[in-house]
Amino acid sequence: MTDMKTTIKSVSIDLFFRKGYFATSISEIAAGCGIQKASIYYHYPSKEDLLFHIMNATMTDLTDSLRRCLSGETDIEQRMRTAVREHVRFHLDRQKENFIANSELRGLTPEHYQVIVEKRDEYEEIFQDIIRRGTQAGVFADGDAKILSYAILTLCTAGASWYKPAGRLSVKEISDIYEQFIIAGLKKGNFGPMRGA
Amino acid sequence: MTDMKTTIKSVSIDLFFRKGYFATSISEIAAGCGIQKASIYYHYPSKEDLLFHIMNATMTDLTDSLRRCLSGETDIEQRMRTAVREHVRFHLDRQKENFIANSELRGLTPEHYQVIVEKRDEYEEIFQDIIRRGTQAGVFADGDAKILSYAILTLCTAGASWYKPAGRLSVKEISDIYEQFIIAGLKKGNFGPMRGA
DNA sequence: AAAAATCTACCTACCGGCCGGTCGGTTTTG
DNA sequence: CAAAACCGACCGGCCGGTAGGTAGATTTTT
Repeated sequence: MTDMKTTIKSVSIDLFFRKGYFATSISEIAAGCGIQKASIYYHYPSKEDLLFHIMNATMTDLTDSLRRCLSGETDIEQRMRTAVREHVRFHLDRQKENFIANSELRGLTPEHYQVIVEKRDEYEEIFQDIIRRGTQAGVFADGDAKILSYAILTLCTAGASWYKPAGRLSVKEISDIYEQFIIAGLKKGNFGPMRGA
Repeated sequence: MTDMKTTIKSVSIDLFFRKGYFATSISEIAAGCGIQKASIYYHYPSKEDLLFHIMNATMTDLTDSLRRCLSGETDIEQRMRTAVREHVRFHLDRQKENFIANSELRGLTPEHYQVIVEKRDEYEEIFQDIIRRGTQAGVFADGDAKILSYAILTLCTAGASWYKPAGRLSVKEISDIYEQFIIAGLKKGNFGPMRGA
């Protein structure tokens, strides 16, 4: 738990989150760990690799925990409610890593970039599947599943990124607001111009 | 229109958008303009100042054009519909600059940072005002105006940032989807757990 | 069990290269 | 000819990364 490789990772997460990947130097990470710059390279082959490890672990855990939460749930609307709540929970729980995963894609090599984007697509596909099934079942109004999934995810992700534990709203309250907003936006028989017209 | 100061700005917008502010060097900007690095400093005192000029102009234009669109409109629901449409339109119209303004705040000096954040707050306040008035008038359901405004803006901004002119959806279609989604999410008498409970 | 070999985890010192920015001079324009 | 616009050469500094070494624990050999 307190081994140096883990320390380097968590110090990096903190610095990448606060200053950004490009604005953070290896020396700073080393100083934060109480070791010399060169020692970083004993644990990680490069700065970019360190970034990739952070992002990859986050994406894997994200998809895994959503899958776990959804298994067994068959009702479409409940699946969406659960997915939204879990997405918010995970993003609040691991705020820094998720922020990095969403904003530092440009720091990756083309190969690593592809790996992360594929994982992201796989995750988004879970939401698109719920939307499509909901539309087919007549629970949700007609609408482009891709656009709607992006909308939902962006909404929740952003919400989690400006959340401050000391703020006036609890995790539960934030989750509820989004859940209500999203279900209302998706459901059939609502207001406004028809979707998909 | 084709003076060098303008060229530098538009080349910078393109590079900051594609590679990010920190990953873009002054030499690259100069090369893109067909001049030498030193000549950049004849037009702009520093790299950071260049970034600030881009962001500041964008924020000013953004607020101005929204104010212009809303003037004269008194109906609450129509004000929100107009605001959403105009926000999307502006962000699609000036995609790159808006992306920069939303993602490169860390590149600014504390003084410039404050200026931009104040302008952003001023813009958000316009949306919060519509939400509050709508709630008072009984048109919108109860809900935290700040959280809801962030949600609305993030949604539309993100939508505009992955829009590609060659894609399958037109600007009008995207605008309509968001308008419908947002109005449905805000309106009274909808589904799900009560907001503000 | 002593000696030899190996491995872990870190160190100091250094490298080439690019960065933002400056300086003093030169060309272009009105 | 003066002001505006631009250029080539240069600067100190920091960057990511490497080379080579070492103290101490562990493992292997005799």
